[in-house]
Amino acid sequence: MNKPDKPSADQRLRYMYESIRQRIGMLHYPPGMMINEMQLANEFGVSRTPLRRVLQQLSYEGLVEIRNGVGTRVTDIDMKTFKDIYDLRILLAETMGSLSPNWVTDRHRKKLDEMIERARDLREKKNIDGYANLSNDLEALICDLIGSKPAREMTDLLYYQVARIWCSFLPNLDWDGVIGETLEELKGLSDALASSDVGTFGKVRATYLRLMLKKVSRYISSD
Amino acid sequence: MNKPDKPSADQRLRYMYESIRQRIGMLHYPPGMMINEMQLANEFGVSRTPLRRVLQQLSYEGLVEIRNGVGTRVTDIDMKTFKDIYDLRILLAETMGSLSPNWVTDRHRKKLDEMIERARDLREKKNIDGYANLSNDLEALICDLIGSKPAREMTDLLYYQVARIWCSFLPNLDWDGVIGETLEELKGLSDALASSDVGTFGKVRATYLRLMLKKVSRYISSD
DNA sequence: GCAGCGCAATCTATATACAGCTATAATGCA
DNA sequence: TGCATTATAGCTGTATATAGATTGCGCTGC
Repeated sequence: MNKPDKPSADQRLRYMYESIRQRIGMLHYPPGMMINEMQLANEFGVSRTPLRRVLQQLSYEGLVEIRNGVGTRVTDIDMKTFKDIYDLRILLAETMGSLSPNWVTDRHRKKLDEMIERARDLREKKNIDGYANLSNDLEALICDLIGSKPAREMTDLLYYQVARIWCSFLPNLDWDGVIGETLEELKGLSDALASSDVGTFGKVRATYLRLMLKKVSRYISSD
Repeated sequence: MNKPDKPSADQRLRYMYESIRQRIGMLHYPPGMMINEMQLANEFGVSRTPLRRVLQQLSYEGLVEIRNGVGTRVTDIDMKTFKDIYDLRILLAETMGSLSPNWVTDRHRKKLDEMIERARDLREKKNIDGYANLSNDLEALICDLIGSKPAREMTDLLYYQVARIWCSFLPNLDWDGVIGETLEELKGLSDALASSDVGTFGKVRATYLRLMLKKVSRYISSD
């Protein structure tokens, strides 16, 4: 039959988790915002119990902070942690080739080519959410090339911890410059995939992670 | 006054978390063992709700697996993941010096010297639990030298994911050889601390992580 | 005016009853 | 006897009421 069954508990939890994580990543829930458990639970049509389970995971991942008697708020990131996370991401990217990489498939290459198209469209028209979505999809592609499960999970975690901070700087940066470099990165990554070279892929990625960190650092050093 | 107040919710959760994690790490809860929520909750004198919160965190960390309608069981680790985790640990150890290290204090040096004494005692008398405790304490010391919060958390996480597997091999390995190499490692680490050189400290650590992986690999390759 | 205390509002933490899922054993039919 | 189906026991998932923590406001007394 395969009728549209009610989703399983795991699926429901996963849906709530990804929804909230995306809202935080896209700054729809900006740092400092208080999250009301009852209200969110009602929105998802569940009780507080499963919603709290999701919030606890997000808390463990550092995206929200739960304080007894006070509330749950979206976290901010201090600049030292921001840089520390970037350093780790760069390290993980540089070693992608040696930490049991996955096989490159045509699906990867096709997805990446689609992203290049999307980046070209973004060059014409500034669109922060569009950039954030592109960024998310690229990260998913990268994780798909990491064969080491712990390295993959770590890479994903670190990305979502800083994605929103990066997004918050985006409006202040030179849009054409950012998109231009993103396009260059995507092309470089595409070339690496063409020769199925995950090692080079990671090194290209690392280069642009450094570049983006440097770009943001200018705005931070004045803190 | 500072009377012995009832511990806070966070403290109670932390206590349960660390208790269970230690039991898993020391193989008192071996891989495959089923954990009964109600029974454990009773043991800690709480209801299922806070206990489940702890189990969910352990599940997120990969130490237990929760399956709806079935139960919660201590996970096992396949050999690929085991090696992947070791590769990451080695990578993190090697870069300890460059990822914002903490300052070395006399407290660190003193603790390490105490560990050398404990290792000497273990050489006389084989004691798996004693070795596991020493190993845990060394890992805590190492984490204390990591200034990068994300790197520290990751290092800790990876350690506890493989500690029990390592412990399960310990009875099959040559005790004198293992203790001898552990002593050498501790002395090497102590020398690095003497000159406050976290970079060398990490490189020594990486060397012995490789050695231990190699030692265990012999038993695994036959799988 | 102000300092300190206490109350109330609001949030998270916990206990508990119940619903839903899964694996297994029992049962009935071919 | 063998297989499919169904009952059932035992587990996790969810809803909800209550307890506990924290903050801020307002009252009171000096």
